[in-house]
Amino acid sequence: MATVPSPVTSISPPKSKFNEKISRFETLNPPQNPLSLLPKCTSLKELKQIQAFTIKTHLQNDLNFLTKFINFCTKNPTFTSMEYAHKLFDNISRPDVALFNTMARGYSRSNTPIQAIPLFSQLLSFGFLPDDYTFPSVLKACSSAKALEEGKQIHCLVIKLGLNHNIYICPSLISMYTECNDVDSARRVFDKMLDPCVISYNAIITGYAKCSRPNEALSLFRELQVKSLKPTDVTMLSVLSCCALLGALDLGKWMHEYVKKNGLDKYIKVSTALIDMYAKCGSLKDAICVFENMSIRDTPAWSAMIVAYATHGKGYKAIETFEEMRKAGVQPDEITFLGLLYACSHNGLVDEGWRVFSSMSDKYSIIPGIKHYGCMVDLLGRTGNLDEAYKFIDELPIKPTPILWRTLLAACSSHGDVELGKRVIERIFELDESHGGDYVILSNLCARAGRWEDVDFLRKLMNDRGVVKVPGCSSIEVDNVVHEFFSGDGVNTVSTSLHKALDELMKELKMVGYVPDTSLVFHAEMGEAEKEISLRYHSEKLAIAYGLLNTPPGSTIRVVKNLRVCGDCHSAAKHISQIFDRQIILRDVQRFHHFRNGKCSCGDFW
DNA sequence: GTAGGGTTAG
Repeated sequence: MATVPSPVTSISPPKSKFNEKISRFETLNPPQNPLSLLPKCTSLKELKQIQAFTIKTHLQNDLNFLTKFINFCTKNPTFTSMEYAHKLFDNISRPDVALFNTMARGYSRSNTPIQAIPLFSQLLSFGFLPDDYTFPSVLKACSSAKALEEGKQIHCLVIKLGLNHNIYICPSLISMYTECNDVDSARRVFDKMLDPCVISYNAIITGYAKCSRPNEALSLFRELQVKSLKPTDVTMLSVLSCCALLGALDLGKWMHEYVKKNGLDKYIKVSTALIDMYAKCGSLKDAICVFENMSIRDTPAWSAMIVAYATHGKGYKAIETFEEMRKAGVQPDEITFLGLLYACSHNGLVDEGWRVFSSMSDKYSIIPGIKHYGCMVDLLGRTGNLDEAYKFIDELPIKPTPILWRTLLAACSSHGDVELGKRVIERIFELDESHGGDYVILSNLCARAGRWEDVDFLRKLMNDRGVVKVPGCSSIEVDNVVHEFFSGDGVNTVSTSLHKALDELMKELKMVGYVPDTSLVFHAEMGEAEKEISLRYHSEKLAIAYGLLNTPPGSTIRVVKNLRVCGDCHSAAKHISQIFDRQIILRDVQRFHHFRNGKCSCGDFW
């Protein structure tokens, strides 16, 4: 005999747990606020159920409720969207400023920040006055969208409304200008502040750090301390990145002590910035020490360590660290893979590089970006697979940047392939003719091959097109002061004691077998002596000589250069490390060279 | 219900 199903199971449709929660809520607390359900909500379906429920509670026209509801939507991009929030917003007949502010903040944090601008216009057209909640959001939106013009107009309105001293709006203004690459306007806003708080200091210091003006950032950091304002974790992130930019290890160590003393090392980001600082200042040992002392390591922390190993030429350690990261259950991201590919390219690990490259999309669902392609080009180029690299760029699924071709051009130069170099520079010129370095690299390549007619042609082309070379600049930190030297300083001017010392130094180097590589000098018509002088006052040599003269015997000389190290300076540095028994650590724009006992860690492969 | 944010090819 068939059993009769119980009425409960046969009549009610199957209910999800969430549905049950709502029903229970409904029966127990009929007229109460459904907002308390929001924290438990984890899908769009559930969100819609709560929305339906609001109608029963007669909250559908309650602005306060709707604002909180929309705010929740804008904060949970995993299962809801700004589009959804905007639909809800459009159905509200009489919004108020707070609701507009909530929408603007949502957009400013979304991947379509520019949408905050029409919303802002709408707010004005409704006759509302924006307040100190509105401006930070719309300014943040301008920052993310790099919308300088809109940002300036908003700044005007801030002034008109007399809000230009507001403590919430000022940092946003500063940050808007710096994010739009106008740090000088940001500084003007900062200077007009009557009593800038630490957040405003952070905004301007970060701005200077981002546009590579570390000295200005550091001098503001000192000012902040003089005023007895307390630096925060964010302050330290920026000043540590300034130490990294300058390669100023002693200053960086001081900052590390400061961080520890003020308990700021509890922030993972600060520790990650310390790893990066130590690595970029040439002390891999200290970077490892910070990493090993971290109790929690997130993806950026692991990535920073992998990048640190990679830039110091420890490719296998970088790969090993990645394995450890996987074992620790931390997910890699696109930066982790950049570090790994960088490690492979700088160690000539072609097979491993391809393996890493395919695994990123196959195993980890990370789509390679232009920088990953760049690493692959570098890997193929460095290892002499020049034609394969050319084909690789030509067949990319995305439009190559001039930088990609430039990478290959550098490889053509180190492998002495003039013909391919010429084809590559044509591809660069299709995209960009203004980059002085391209002319210089090809010209040097031609000069080494004795192709003087090509050298002349390139120089004329540069002149005709008004292209200028970026001057080489090297710096060295002595007693907490960073000294900068430019290539050619002293060639035509009155020479200083430093230049005289350098003249003597070169004589000594020649005695132990150093031969100036005058084939690297650009101008065919120069005499040998002239070429030698032009080489002698390269910025690297000036900085190293300064270090020799002004630091204790036996101590390490650390120099930072803005371009790639020149071949002649590389050779001179090897000899200097031997004669004077000094370790020289030279950071160029790409990597570290550790010179010791007449040898370099890069194995002359860079 | 407010602002500032580290790691990224060449």
